Amino acid sequence: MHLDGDAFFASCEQAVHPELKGKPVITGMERNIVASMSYEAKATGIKRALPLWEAVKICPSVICLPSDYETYSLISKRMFSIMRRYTPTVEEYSIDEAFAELSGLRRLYRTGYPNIAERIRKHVERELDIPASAGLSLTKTLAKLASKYKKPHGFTAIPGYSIHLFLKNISVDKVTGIGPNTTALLNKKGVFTALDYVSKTKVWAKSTLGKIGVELWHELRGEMVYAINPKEKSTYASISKTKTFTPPSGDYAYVKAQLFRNAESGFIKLRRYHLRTARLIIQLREQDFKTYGIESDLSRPITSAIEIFDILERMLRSIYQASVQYRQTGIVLAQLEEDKGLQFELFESPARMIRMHRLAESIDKINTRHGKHTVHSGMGLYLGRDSRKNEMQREIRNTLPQRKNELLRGETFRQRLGIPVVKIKV
DNA sequence: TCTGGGGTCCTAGGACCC
DNA sequence: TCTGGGGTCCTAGGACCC
Repeated sequence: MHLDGDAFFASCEQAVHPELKGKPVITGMERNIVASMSYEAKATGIKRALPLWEAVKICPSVICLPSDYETYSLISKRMFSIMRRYTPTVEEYSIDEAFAELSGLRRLYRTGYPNIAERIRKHVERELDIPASAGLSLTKTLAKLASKYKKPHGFTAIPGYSIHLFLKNISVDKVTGIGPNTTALLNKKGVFTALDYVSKTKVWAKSTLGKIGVELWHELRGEMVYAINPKEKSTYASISKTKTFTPPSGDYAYVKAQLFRNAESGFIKLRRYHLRTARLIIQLREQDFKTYGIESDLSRPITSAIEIFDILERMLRSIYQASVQYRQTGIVLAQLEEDKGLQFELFESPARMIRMHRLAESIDKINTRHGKHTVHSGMGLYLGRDSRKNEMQREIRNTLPQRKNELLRGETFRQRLGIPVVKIKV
């Protein structure tokens, strides 16, 4: 079974604020782009990723809300826990989607699989007051297609004997795992519907789309390849933070400040998951969307941005070009591993390491209690010469009046930090 | 969908080893 | 020093997902 929250973010808002029910609601105000819209808003022609001002032009009475991820994930967790009351084998696929294994439950509930799935779906709707759609079939790929088939409040079952009838009306791009590029390739070869695809031979699927091609070929025919993975996701392979700034800037100090902010946010998340990183990748995006980066491996894994500000600066210098306008900076923390506390190395001062560690701990504590970025490094502040200067300096004054001068002494502080770079690749 | 942010997995080819 | 044969690990980049 696949369960999917309908217009999830907007529906959460309507559940938490019942006065919004029946009204056109969109979320995404903090980014000025429509992230999610209620069915009432969708009916007016508003689409995902539309700039907010256009949405308001289309529908002047639309209610715009900032995304409230904490509430959404709370409701998401409750959705998963309702499903777990029926079966322990529940996979949390994304914030608003989950798979559940129902095999073997007929005897327990004394009814057929479609009835069980409908019961779970309605239970979620009743208890959480959000609309949801469900799909039921022999494989994850088919169940996901099924839940998408009828929305909102939908339920679709695809029994084995009618798979081919269902696939006849499904174009290949609707299948999870087949994106725009693969769709174009398949279309060129005369494959337009999912039925066209499964009618090809397995050998054809393998030679045309490789491993995934064969897997999907089986899945679409009702032969299970992808098992439901009930393990909770608790770690990451990488953590990234990117931010686009408008207007684009060609001011080195400004771009640098943006990058350092990315770094600090990235490391905050890193510590929250008790991880450490041994590889940094920084990225720049030019005005024309050309994007590139540089990568460097660290001599030991780290957990704090203040340890690598000088490395970041060196990396940035090596790819930064004067007279280019940039629109985005980003950082990726990779080669993550579990943080097992302090590791002392030869040639490093243990006392300093302990101080750094405690500093990061204290900052995290303060930020948890008083809000994100209440305390952050002065390296993320812009001290350049254009119109943003005053704005940033005002920020310094307002946030930490007495500490201003100390904050600005980044240079000497930085020189004492830093760890050697093993290699740099361009 | 002219462009926001955060992720994962697969593959081809190079480097290196015995 | 060259050639044959077999294998692993790493990386860059593509493709996809929500």
